[in-house]
Amino acid sequence: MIDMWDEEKIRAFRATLLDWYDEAGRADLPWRENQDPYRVWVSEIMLQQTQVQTVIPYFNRFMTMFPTLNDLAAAPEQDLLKAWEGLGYYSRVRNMQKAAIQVRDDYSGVWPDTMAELENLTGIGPYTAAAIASISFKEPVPAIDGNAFRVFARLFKIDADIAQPKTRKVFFDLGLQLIDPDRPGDFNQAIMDLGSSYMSAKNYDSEHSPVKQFNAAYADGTEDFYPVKSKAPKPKPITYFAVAAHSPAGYLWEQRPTTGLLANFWTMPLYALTDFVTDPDAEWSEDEMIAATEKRLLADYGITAKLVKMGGRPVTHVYTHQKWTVTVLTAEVEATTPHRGTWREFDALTRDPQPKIQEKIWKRLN
DNA sequence: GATACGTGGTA
DNA sequence: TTACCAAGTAT
Repeated sequence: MIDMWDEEKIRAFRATLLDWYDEAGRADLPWRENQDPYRVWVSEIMLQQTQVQTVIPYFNRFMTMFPTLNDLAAAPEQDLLKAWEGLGYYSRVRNMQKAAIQVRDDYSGVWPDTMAELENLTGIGPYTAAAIASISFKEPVPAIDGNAFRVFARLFKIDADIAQPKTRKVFFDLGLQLIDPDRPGDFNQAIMDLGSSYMSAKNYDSEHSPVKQFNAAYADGTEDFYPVKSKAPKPKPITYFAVAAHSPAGYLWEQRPTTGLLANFWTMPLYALTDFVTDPDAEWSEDEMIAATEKRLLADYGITAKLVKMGGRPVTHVYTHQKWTVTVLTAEVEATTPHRGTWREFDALTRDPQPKIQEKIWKRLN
């Protein structure tokens, strides 16, 4: 159970927090220039699972490329993916376009102004809905993100596992009581600024925190235990072969499927070991693997190639749930029209949205 | 409710 | 190198 504060303590906490925010909050962040819901929305989506420092240049570029909701709604998907390239979690930007179209068509271009309505837009969950509603429309609803989980967990010594979805309600209900009804947006942003500075996950400095006198975990030296969060499973190892097939017309180049990991991004042909091996206990030599890849390249693309393994270690890349180890195979081939994909010169293909793993493969080739 | 979904930074 | 963190959402 939470040892809830009385009204006097809650008022003192709000005043202390907001005084600090007014004095030391990061007012210089580009999305804090004003409270326009479009700007707030773009920034909040970009900031999901992504650090502020990473987001800043992407945000500025995005607002230049797509200055209004209508620009975003009408943009070609490839332009959106290119603008998002390197940020990760690419469904975020596809969902943004869906939401932009919803606002344009279902709401006549006028943003809904409540958390409940905002949650109905694609890609906007409880956190983002509360952030926009509080910042742009002054609705007193708490934005429960990783910072709020951590800050509240320490202040009140909350033992609930924040990895469990049902735990959100505990923190949301607490936040509803704490949030300043006069300055809900500033309150939420102050909690986030606090959570990324004095009350960060690592190297926190509770001793100098503006709210240290409210911090129950600091009081008894148990901050290390909060928040309680169960461990995520380890990424599953997957072995790939990448085929760098070069012809007089350029590289063999292909767009990934429209769903799943890196949907609609462009890469050279990639084969997972499991594409070849049905028997998990089978032991294949490298030469056999290369021969199998050549066979599949002919069947899938109609390309005849004598593949050569690149020297050096394989290229690796870690996703949230997968760890890829990619062996790069190269070949100089004829420019016969492929069954799938296309030939593309290097300068042209750099204009296509590419995932980080493909960039690593290019570096290995150069 | 567990899992999928990217990338960069830090210890 | 491994592990974990960083302003979550959809299915």
